[in-house]
Amino acid sequence: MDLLSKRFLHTHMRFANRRLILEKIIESEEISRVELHASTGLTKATVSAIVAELIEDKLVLELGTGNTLRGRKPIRLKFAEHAGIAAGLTIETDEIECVITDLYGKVLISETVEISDFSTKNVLKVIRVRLKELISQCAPVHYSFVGIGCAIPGIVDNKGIIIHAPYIEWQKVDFSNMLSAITGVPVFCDNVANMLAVAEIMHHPEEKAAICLRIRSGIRAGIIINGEIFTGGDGFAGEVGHMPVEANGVLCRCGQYGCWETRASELALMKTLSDSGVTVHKKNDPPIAVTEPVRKIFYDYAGWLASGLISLINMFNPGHITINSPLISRNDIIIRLLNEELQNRLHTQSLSSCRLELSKAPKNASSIGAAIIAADKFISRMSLSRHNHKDA
Amino acid sequence: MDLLSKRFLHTHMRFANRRLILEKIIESEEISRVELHASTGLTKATVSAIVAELIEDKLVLELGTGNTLRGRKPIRLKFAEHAGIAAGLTIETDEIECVITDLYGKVLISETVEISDFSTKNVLKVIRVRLKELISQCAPVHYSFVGIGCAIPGIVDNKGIIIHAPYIEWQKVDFSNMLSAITGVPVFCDNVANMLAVAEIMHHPEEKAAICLRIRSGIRAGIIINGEIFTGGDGFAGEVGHMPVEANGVLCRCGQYGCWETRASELALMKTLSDSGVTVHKKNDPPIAVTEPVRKIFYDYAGWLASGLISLINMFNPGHITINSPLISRNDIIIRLLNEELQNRLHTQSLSSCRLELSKAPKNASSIGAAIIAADKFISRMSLSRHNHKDA
DNA sequence: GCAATTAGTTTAGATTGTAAACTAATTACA
DNA sequence: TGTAATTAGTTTACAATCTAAACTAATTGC
Repeated sequence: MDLLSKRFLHTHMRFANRRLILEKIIESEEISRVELHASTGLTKATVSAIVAELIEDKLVLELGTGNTLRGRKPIRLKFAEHAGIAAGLTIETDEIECVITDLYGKVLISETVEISDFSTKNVLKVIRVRLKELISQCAPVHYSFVGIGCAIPGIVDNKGIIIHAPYIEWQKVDFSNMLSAITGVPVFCDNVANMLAVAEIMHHPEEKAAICLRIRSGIRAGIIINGEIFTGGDGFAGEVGHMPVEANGVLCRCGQYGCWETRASELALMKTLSDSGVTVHKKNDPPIAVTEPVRKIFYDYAGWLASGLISLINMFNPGHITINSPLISRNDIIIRLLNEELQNRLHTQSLSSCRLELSKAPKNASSIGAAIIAADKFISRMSLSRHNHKDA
Repeated sequence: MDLLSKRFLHTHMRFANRRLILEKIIESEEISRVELHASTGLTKATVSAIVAELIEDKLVLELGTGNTLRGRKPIRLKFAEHAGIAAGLTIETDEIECVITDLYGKVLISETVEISDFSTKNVLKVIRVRLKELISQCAPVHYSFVGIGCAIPGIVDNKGIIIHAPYIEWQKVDFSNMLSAITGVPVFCDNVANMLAVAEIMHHPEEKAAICLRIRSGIRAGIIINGEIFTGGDGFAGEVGHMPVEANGVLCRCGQYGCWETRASELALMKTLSDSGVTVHKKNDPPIAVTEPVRKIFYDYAGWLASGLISLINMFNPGHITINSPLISRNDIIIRLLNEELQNRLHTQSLSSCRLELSKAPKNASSIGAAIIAADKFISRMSLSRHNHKDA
């Protein structure tokens, strides 16, 4: 919401109204100038002037006329989502996922590259080469390549510096600037859970508080407050896996005892299952057959899941919580048990106003979220200053 | 940050710059027009014009000249904190605390009224009569009485409606509008912990995330994000007392087992102490003599306190946590044990960047916070539209 | 008492928004 | 077929607010 500086000048007024109109156009499939006039409160004259700028800047297209019962037909306007392409990356423990999207975050091409050498030098090289190749396969567009978003399996601070990514053994790496230097486009790094949250939040953008829980071998939350990723003072917010939920509990890899993720992570569930002789493969398993002992394990697991969720609900009073966990999604009895457990234990308004859902996001959602961040930053830049309008 | 509507007009531009200059004047003891010009980036002409408006509106005073080595002396400007008075109330279980403050939140008069009949009718009557009396004792000021803030011992929703205040047995009471109707001034109700947080946050206003923990018979958190109270989707955020920290724990009044406040509230500590034969009176006790058994009790208590704090730190990555608990403040060994415990258990950057402090707030801090809210809303109104400038 | 310096005001001009009048395009119907 | 009614979008005259630069005001040093 706050613009370049705190003070307001004419230019800021224009930028704010440009941004307002562009956002309206983006969030509605098609819209006419009169509708923009009605929904923004700006006069028809101002709307016409700003739309003319946006069309000149190739950010908006005229589609031809729409329908009314009587009178002159409106000209349908739409966002020129093909005016640029963005890249989204997810760095995993054994591979790098790349997607190229349009400015709406729609995937144009994707590719997953397996790598084993996670030195920054090699990662940078692989990304540069792969992106160049992928982009060359896309049709040329007016603004070409507008930026890269990068989902990192670790802790990223508010300046985009990767503080600690244990699996790939990075410490205090200013990856954003490195990658930006060799690609020539802006790069935005953030934690995987935060990028996932961005992709999820597209489904409920109006929420004051929404949480996306990413459950794998650990648990992390992407927290969205007033439509923006909440990162805390330094960028380390959302480390919910290490909430203590059990006194004298199991030793966690973080050194504490009784962390939530020692009980509620996929790793924890898989260990409990395999300890009781149920075999679970990591990926692409069918749902686990619900025998009585398995049901008991799921029931206990749902209880632990509930404990952390109750903390989250009490603390944030979120309108939505999305759970992103392939294992839970595959065994949907867990979410039913979880809902029962929450209903039994939590008797507050906060629970009734919180919709708990399994993620509907596609496989490469974190990369899509990353690309959306890159596209959004581009759109902000375009709103805040005009590109190259040679004439006039 | 966002003003009346989303679109920007000339008036909005003016209001934004008015507000900017007024805030600068408020946060600096004294400031001249040139200094405002330098710190806001607005031209001297604009600063002069806006300052002239503010002076005409009695919100700013000229104090006479300041010092420079050479040249014309600047005219010192200051916020006219005496231009209006605000009231802050805290409704307790057996009394109502009233303070009257200037627009800086400085207490002019305060009074505590004991009452037993907590019917809304009686409470409204008592408040009306007492405020009238207190205000009559203050010198008349230009804007006279600008508003009331009200700290409530219970859950208040985002619209200011008191959903549930168990001690005084209120349910879904639109107290703000009722009190506003009989006093003729705007009323803002919020939870006690949130009002406390406002009073505390004055000490660190630049923090992206700060938490004020109010520990009494229960535990609640006032959460400040980007300088504003964070209330969640409906207004119920901050119910940290009911985070589960113990599996199969003690039954809580909320119906759950193992809530944080069953272990870390003052009530819990006092019960443990009295169960071991240590007598503790509720108020104005001297520090408890630290015998070996007492030390053990404090140590265990600090451990439980730490469990919830670790959740808060992991989740919010706050720059500050303030603990407001008379019992802990009186027995400062607890905070030392707590710090040790946190150092031993939590090995993250989030801990090192979080300053944990005991509240330094005065006894009636929640009422002061409430009055600050009322004064702040008045200042916003004054920034956003000009009062009665008959001439011109 | 005059040059140098700093504070604050005045004035002319630019940008952007508004309101209201205008043009453009289309349907209904005589 | 042509004209009134209707709706979409543009043009024009004007107002608000900011800026830059010239100006006035007040003070110190010599």
